This record gives sequence, structure tokens and C-alpha cells, in this order.
Amino acid sequence: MTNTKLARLRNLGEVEQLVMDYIWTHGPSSSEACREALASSRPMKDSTIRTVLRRLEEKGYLTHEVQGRTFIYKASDARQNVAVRAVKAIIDRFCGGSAEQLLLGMVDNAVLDRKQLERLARKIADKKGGKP
Amino acid sequence: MTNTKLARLRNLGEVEQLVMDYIWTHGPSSSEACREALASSRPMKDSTIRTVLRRLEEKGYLTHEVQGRTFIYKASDARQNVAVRAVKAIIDRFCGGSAEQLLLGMVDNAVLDRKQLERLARKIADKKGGKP
DNA sequence: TTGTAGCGTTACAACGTGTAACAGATAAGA
DNA sequence: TCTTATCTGTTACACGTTGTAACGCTACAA
Repeated sequence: MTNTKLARLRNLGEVEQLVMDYIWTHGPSSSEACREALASSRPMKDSTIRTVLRRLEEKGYLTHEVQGRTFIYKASDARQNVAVRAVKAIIDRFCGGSAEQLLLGMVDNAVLDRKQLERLARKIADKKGGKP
Repeated sequence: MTNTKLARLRNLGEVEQLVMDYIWTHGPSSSEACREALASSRPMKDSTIRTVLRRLEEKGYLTHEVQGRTFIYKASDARQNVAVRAVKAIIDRFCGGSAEQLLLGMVDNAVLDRKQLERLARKIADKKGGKP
């Protein structure tokens, strides 16, 4: 069902996260594009960013295609899906697979605020009607 | 507001998770109690489990008090709160701090099912009334 | 033809995690 | 009191992950 690689996504390191954020935001990019974009906050040699990109691909976060002589890396999956899987992993580990307790905890901890909850409830209602 | 230590909780390793699960489930425990309980699935020398416990305390997951000569370790925070913080970290990292997108993603990915959503919606409604 | 842009390979240090030995202290029993 | 069984403190080490990078090879461009 779900990609085997993706099922075992490891956590991202700091730089890895930066790179993923860039690609998620800006779409398919070459290593040089990444390097230049991150240069101000995080200067890296070209071999460094390339190593990071290669490892992200090994981990299943990225794929690449060749354009001329250049590797263009793109995200294997949308940022949001990765987030959902990460949360799912937490649910499995901490909550025995059930999200309910966790969500109630989020409500209690004000991780979810009133407006969000209302909107979510509305979406839930839509879902209920839309996909019976 | 939130404990500084806890704010930077690292991920738990495999054994660390086992130990935390045991203590979360069984309450305050000595190293020997942990060792014996995990022995069948994960045999460890006593120095091993003690190292794990000490590190968990360093990480802020556990505290200990001395009973006689024995250290009794207990969880600093309930399992569920740790889960909520973990999810919050994901929200901050991937969703710019807003949980909404994530939750919608969870709905789309069937991480949340119909019944859970209904119950959650009801809880949300209660919350709305209870804490105006 | 020679420089250069871009990839492949290899390296290495710091850190995290699992695993454990050994030493020191102390309560309990002979 | 002397000995031993328990506990804790300290130190170590191997292996994987992550950040960082150098060097070298290939192919296109001037």
C-alpha cells in the first residue's frame, strides 16, 4: 500500500530539513539552486549540499531526474503528507494506533485553537456528506 | 511556561522507548524492575538498563527519587503529553505552526476515521461550552 | 584543447544509542 | 566485625547518522 521506503522515514537533520523546506517551497531544484538559496543562512560547499541531497534521496524524501548534465531534485511527497506520516508514527508509538486520545490532548493543550476546531468540524461535516 | 528541557526532547531510541513504555504503563520503577520486565523481549545487563535510565533522565523524560539505596524512576510527564508535544513539534516544523492543514491531511489519509471524528467533534463542542 | 561545470567517491569528526565492565559504597547477615 | 550481596558512579567502545568537505573524472564550451 504505502511505499516501503517512506514507511521508514527517518528524522531529518537540521540541514536536511532546510533543504527539504526549500524544495518543498520552491519545487524541483538543482543542487546549485539549493546551495545559493541557503547560502546566506547556511553557507555550504557544493559537495556538501550534494551529499545532503543524495542522502535525502537515499532516504526516500527526494528523487532526481537528469536535465542535460544537471540533477534536478524534487520531493517524493508533499510536505503535508510527510507531516501526516510523522504524526501517524507518533500515534502508533504513543497512542496504540488511535488518534483520538492524542487529539483530545491537543485540544486540552491548546495546540488546537477554537477557530481551527470550528473549521475542522465543518470540514469533517463536509467529508461526512461528501464521501458517504 | 513549558519546561525548557522538555521543549527540546529528542527522539527516543528503540530501547529507550521500551523503557518509557514500561514506566508509563507500570508507574515508578527501579532499574531492576525494568530490567526484569523487559528481560524476556530484551535481555539487558543491569548496567545497561541503568545507563538507559540515566540518559532518559538527562533528556528530561524521567526523574528519580531515592528510596533506601534504590533509585526509583518515574516519568516526568504523561505519555500523552509527550505525544502532544511531539505532534506540536511536527506542526511547527512542517506546517508553520498551524495544525489545521495537518488535520485535514489526516482526514484525507484516513488516519482519522469517521467515529473518531464524530467523538472529537462532540468533545470540541463540549469544550466550546465548557470554557467560553 | 583546455577550462569549467557537474557528478562519483571517499573521508572524517561529532554525536546519539546500545551495550557493558569495573570500581566504590553500604546495608545485611554470619 | 568481617564478608557478601546490592546499588550506584564512572568509563568505554562499537556502530549508525549527520554535517562538512576534498579530490578526481567526464563532458560540454570557448
